[in-house]
Amino acid sequence: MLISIRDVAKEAGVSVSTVSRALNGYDDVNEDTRKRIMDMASKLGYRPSQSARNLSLKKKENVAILISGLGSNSPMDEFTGNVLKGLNSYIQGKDMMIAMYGISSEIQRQLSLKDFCEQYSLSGVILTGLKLGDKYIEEVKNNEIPCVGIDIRLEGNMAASVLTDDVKAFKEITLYAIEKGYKKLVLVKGKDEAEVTIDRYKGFKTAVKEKSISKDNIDILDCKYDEELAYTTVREYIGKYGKSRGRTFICMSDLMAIATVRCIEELSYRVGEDFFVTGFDGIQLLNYIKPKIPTIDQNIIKKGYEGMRLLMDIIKNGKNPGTVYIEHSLINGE
Amino acid sequence: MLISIRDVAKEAGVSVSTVSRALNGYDDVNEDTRKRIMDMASKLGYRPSQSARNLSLKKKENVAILISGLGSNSPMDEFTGNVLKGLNSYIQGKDMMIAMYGISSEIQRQLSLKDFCEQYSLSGVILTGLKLGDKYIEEVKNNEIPCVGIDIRLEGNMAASVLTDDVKAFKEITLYAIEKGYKKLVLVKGKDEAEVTIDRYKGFKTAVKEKSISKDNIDILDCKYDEELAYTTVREYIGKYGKSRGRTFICMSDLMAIATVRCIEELSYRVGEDFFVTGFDGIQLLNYIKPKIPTIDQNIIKKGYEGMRLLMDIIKNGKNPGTVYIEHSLINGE
DNA sequence: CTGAAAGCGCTAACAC
DNA sequence: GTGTTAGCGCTTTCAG
Repeated sequence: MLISIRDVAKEAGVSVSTVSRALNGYDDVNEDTRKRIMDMASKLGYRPSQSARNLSLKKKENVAILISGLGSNSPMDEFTGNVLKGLNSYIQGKDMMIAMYGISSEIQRQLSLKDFCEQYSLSGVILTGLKLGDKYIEEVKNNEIPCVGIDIRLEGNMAASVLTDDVKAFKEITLYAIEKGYKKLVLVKGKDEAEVTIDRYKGFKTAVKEKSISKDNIDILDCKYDEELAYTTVREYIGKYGKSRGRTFICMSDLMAIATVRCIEELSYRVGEDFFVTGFDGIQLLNYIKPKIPTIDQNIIKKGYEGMRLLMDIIKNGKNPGTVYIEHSLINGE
Repeated sequence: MLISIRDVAKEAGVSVSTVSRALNGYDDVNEDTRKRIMDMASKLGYRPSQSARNLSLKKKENVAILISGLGSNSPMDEFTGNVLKGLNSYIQGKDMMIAMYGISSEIQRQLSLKDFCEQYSLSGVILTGLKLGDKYIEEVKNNEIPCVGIDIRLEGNMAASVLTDDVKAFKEITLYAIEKGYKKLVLVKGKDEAEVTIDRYKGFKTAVKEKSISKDNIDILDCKYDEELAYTTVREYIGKYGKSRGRTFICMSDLMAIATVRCIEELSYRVGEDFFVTGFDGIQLLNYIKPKIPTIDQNIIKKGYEGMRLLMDIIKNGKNPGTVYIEHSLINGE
């Protein structure tokens, strides 16, 4: 049988409200009484009912991560997995729970973010995997629901964002590529619908400007973060120009970089000698690719951790930290 | 403002209890009345409060996945990520939530599984990442909490398991290796504490027996599923014997297989010519390793999906399917 | 077929 | 400091 607050009250010889106050750390409770209640509670193995608590408070301390793009049958990407890990490392030992929901664009249309939170008794959410144009991004602006976007910029009174400073990071890797690689560059670009693409492109432009690389020495291949597309596009490019044009491939994602490496090798060139390749993200897979190519590690677990921290900050203290950048790091190649 | 059942009742001109019955699909409600209520509910955008529902029912339909081994700071493994995906694909559009908790061995000692479920209002859990000897495995036996273990065999009235038939699968890959590879075998083994190891070893033995491979033609390297250990061990082995002994490496995990491939190449031998290597798991990474080595795909997303389905079956219908094997598939190499 | 009313476990006024 | 009491939104007897 479930031990209720009433049982504790009876056994401790006090009223339910006293128990409630004692257990919730109010200071208008006699210390002896509190101790007696605490002891009795743990002796009886009392566990407060979250449901009753939520119902009574109407303010729920449950938080959730809403993940967009989980629907497909493809394996879970490392990014989401690591965000989850990060969230989890925050709540570790904190007597909190974190729920997980997949939100398709479909769901976003059917159920407003506010309704979603009400329905599931959520006091705040972490949003990830959202794409520019997704409905919830707009809704966040006018809602008073504590939200934290991971890798997506959110606006609103109660909305914060955890991002990589993509402009800075991409500038860094671009500079690195220019220094270590060849002067004729190829930017292997992601799709413009993604917010990060815009920033990474900005970083790229700043770097080439700083290094005075002229437009003639830059080719841009739009590969939309699609590995296969990157493969075919780069293959065609190298097939056409060989080493006569761009020889430094600066890729907006590690996966596209890996595809690029594959092309190079299949065409019997050598990475590091004939061509230079950089990635971006810092995925695990890169450790298994030879040669090791330079990349930017986004520190995703940290992103998850910080996201959770910010969210709790907003929920509890009502303060909104706005945008927080998580430090990235440049991983050297060989 | 939150729309409650009371609002719907008032607007529809009926009582709360009628609304409740109508919405919950009881058949003692006049069809016209039901329709009116349904319409009004959706017009008002009524969303039942889970908390109130749980409180009233005392039976909570919340389920959670309890993940062991999430604590470390290492990136989330593909396995867990894909299980999550599978779970999610089941609840997609089903108006359910799934909570996620990390459970260290520490937590398992402090808080019994039963208390855990009560505390978080869980009516059932998916358990994954557990190791032989973990406390919750024992507890499941004597509890009446609906549980489903993914890749861990659970016993108990309300406990089911979703597994790969490791005996069969490992027999399959072993036979394949014997046929395509060389007759002298090396088993790159995982740690015995893992349940799967025992089964995989059984499968191995059945296969070698069937093919009448004698003990002298088999070497066993205990590498505990540790990639580094596999690397050093195999390297030493090949360094010592070259091609004079085992030339077919049958690995209990893809990661160990990849380490093996690395050794072979670094010692200037060729996989597929000098040595033959097989893996087990079907991880993504394998797609990026050349040459493509044969492996067993465990279909982890399906495992997650089925796990969730079983759990709901146990919770709702009280029937326990026991152990369910998810079909695996042999992935050919090149 | 429908409504009234009790109660799930908890919190928060408001008394004392 | 502590107790009394009125809900939170919902389900479920029990009457009618």
